[in-house]
Amino acid sequence: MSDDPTTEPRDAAIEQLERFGLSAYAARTFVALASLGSGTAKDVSEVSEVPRTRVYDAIDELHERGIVDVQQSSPKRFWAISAETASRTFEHELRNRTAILRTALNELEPVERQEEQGGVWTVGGQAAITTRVVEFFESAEEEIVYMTVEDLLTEDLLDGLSEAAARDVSIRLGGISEDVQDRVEDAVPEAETFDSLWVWSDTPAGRLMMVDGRKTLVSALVNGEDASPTDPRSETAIWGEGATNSLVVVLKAIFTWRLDAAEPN
Amino acid sequence: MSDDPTTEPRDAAIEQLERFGLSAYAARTFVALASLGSGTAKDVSEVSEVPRTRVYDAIDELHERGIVDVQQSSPKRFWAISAETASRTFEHELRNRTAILRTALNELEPVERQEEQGGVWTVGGQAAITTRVVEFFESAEEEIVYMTVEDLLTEDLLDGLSEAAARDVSIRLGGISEDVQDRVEDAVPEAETFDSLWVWSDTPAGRLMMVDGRKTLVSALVNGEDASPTDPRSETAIWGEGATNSLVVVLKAIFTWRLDAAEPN
DNA sequence: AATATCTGTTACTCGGTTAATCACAAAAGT
DNA sequence: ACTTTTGTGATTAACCGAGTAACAGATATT
Repeated sequence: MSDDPTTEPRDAAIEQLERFGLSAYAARTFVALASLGSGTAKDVSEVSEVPRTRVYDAIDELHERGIVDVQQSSPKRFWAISAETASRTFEHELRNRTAILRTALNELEPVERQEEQGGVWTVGGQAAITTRVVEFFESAEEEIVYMTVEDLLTEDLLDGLSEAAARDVSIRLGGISEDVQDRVEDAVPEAETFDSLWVWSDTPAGRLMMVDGRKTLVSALVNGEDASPTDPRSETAIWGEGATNSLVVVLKAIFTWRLDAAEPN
Repeated sequence: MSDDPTTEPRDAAIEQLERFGLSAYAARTFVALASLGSGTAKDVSEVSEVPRTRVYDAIDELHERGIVDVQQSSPKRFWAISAETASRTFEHELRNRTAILRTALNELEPVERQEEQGGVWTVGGQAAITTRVVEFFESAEEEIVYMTVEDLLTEDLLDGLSEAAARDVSIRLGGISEDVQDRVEDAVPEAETFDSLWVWSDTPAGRLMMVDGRKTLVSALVNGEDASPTDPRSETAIWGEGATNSLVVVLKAIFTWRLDAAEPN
């Protein structure tokens, strides 16, 4: 917070570049060059605090990646491509590599993945949990029941719900505050919301999902002494699938009881 | 070629996962799990050849990344998310990270990058060179002159040309064989092609570019004894910008002489 | 119940990579 | 002619990750 504000984007850029596979020296060299536009090894060394004699290696690395050009003079001058071009370059490369990964994994995956009837699996982190929920939504054929707190009702989820609704899946939402009601109404008008006959109003909250009476998921925001409540990582969930799955059986019982009581058809 | 064909996607997947920041064990563990669907540490160890006692650490890594779920039983069972979901997860993450990099670099970049008048810069690799050329095309205001061999006339370049044409930049293309003439005609009908009054027909060939008489680039496909002619990396280019730039001056002279001779206005 | 196997955790060694320092010769400037 | 700058190569030190081994608790076997 009280740090020098100019170092903030600097360090962010360096971190990302390193995670994209550049060495520490190469990352810092490129960041230095990017802010200089162009410069000599000495220039770079001064602003990046990379030992001057190592700048040349770093430049080699960057040159081979195609994001730095070299002027053959004495002293050599180095030129960094623009921020926009650099970003595009990395984006291209990563798009290629994710494509390779995708096809490789698909060829690898067994054609039919039989589901674990007995298992109850744990997932950690809000992002990962949301991914599971969305995946379950995509597999829904008849009915989705979903209870959540507003914090956890992200755009991804609404998209998944509206897609399911388009496939004639009946959707029942609970635990929604009045504030969010409108957003839901917009995105998924077909959704039928049931009152937040909810008991955990004072608990850390979480979510609760059932799809086609075959797949269920429960999550809670665990507030350990170290984890802040807003930390997206502090959500933990368990899920299971299969008609005989214990978690499924329990939740199915609760849901049918509650829902049928709330509105008997 | 004569290798076991089943290992091919396996190794490809492992390589990509490692480059995305996973440890070797984690990568091999995930690939094993992906083909198994789910399994115990023993199962994983057998097909992945990761020491069993290290599988647990690898799983921790994967669990934190949200691509493997864990069943708390004895023995523990591990479950890999589907190939498609895994790919999407990585894609999301990488998209986020490139976005962070982009904003960081943009904040970092000096508002005005003055161009090097004297410099002649070198670039290596077909991809990087194409990037430069496209960038120059984007900066064109009046005229683009581009000579190339068909191998190097990629989609990116045609896109860049047609965009430039839409901005009322006059385009002159040379060195195009009749086969490719049609493609060009389709993509950039405004382009005016001049005959391949070209001398390097027996040389390894390359490209030659001038934009607004201010920026020039020359490339050649260097065929060292080790580099294969089809290797995209074996292209090397030099470029320069500014009215007084030596490379610019030379090429400008050649071009105006040749072009005016070919079709005097 | 006694024994044997299996499972999960921890500690530790070894090897390769990379950051960091140093020595030196060629080149440029004074 | 001398000093400073510049580029290359060799060398050391620190770190991280792969691989191995030891062990205690849990499960299964008879």
